[in-house]
Amino acid sequence: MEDYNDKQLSIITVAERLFAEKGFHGTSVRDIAQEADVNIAMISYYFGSKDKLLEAVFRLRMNASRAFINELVQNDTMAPLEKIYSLIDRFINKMLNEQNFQCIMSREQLNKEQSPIRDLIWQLKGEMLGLMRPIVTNAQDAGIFATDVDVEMLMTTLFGTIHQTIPAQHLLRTNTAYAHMNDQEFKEYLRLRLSNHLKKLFKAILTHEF
Amino acid sequence: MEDYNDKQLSIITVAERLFAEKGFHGTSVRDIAQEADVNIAMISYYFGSKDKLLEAVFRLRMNASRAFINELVQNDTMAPLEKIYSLIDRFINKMLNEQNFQCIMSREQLNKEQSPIRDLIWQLKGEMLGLMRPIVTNAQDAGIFATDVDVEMLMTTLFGTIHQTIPAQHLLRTNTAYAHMNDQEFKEYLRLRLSNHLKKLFKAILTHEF
DNA sequence: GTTTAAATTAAACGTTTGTTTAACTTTGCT
DNA sequence: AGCAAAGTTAAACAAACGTTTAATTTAAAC
Repeated sequence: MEDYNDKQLSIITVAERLFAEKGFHGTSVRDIAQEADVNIAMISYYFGSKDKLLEAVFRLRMNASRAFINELVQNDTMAPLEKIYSLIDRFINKMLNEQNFQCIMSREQLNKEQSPIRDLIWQLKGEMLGLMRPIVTNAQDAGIFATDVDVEMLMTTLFGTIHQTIPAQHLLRTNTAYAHMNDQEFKEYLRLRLSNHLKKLFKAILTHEF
Repeated sequence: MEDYNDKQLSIITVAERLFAEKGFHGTSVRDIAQEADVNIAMISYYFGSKDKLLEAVFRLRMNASRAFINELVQNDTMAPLEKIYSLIDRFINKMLNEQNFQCIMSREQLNKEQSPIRDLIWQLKGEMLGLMRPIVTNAQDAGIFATDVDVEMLMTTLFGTIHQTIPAQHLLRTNTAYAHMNDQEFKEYLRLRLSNHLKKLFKAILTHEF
């Protein structure tokens, strides 16, 4: 069901990048076809329509996200705070590794009229919450975490901070002292800074320690 | 320069809402004309083009944001933490009162190719940072705030958490126990919850107290 | 080697897009 | 009242859109 050939994957990858950069309606199938170096008709031939191409992008990345979540369920030996730290780091890595898709999600979740894609996004966030909440509540019951924590809001802060960091990158790269770094260095710098900030934040609010 | 008649304001308001709901490219000038109950040609007549209509929306709200920022500079008698609290509350109120515009900003800041609008957005964020940073550093010098705080990241968390809350509303309203509230009640509930969460977060990270 | 299906193409399809035109109406001023 | 400017309209414009067609090439199976 999810095995695409090279040409199909090329179309999906290019579409993902352009949708992220210019938005779904801001990207034409001709743009995609040209950058992917395929005939326009191939997009309809393989995916049926532009809408279904977006759906294909989502199906591909969503499956990866599902696998990502299921992988996080493990690691029961860790202390609660270590679990949270692990969750933060893995989440940051995931975000930085699929920025284009995260961009599309940021855009699509703003659409007011409900769509299958919008539903999928919030379903995924719900699963992330379902992963984080028991860690927190269990630690609360054990007297390790503070009890006055709004887990949904904490999740919103995690998502929001990371999503907000994505567009901020372009500004940092051009306007500041980080211009001398290459892409890999900058990405690593950003990863570390985000990680430190979020861990500090979560530790403070969850454990009341520093 | 910024005095629009009723019809122009109607067009701007409708355009702002539709751009927020469906995106700039997802909204046609015919949609706008129809919902604003004006002839299509009036949009070009008044604003020149669809692009310049978006610019008009931005100019209008940006000016309000500038005024908002300048207003925040006052209140020098407050304690540092109270200043931060005030900033958080005013910021939340602003966000909730102009959700459509904030939606457009969320979308536009994702566009990779630079534009006058994208520049304006980050300029505005820079001004917000310039407002928050001295409060924090002064309090740090006075020994009131902790010194290991990443102010840019804290700003990102503030923006990100609130921006992330906007799309989350539609989900909450339809899927949860808050369906019985009317719009005003729900808005107030959300305002309070956001406020509590962010104040707790900022107090913990800035003062190491609870 | 022939046959059948899949892949690929250039061209054309009918809409919808943003914008402009030209005619007409209203408004405000002397 | 008469006139000029501003406002308003339906219609038309070319360009771009997503999609389809029909013809051709490539690949696979027998």
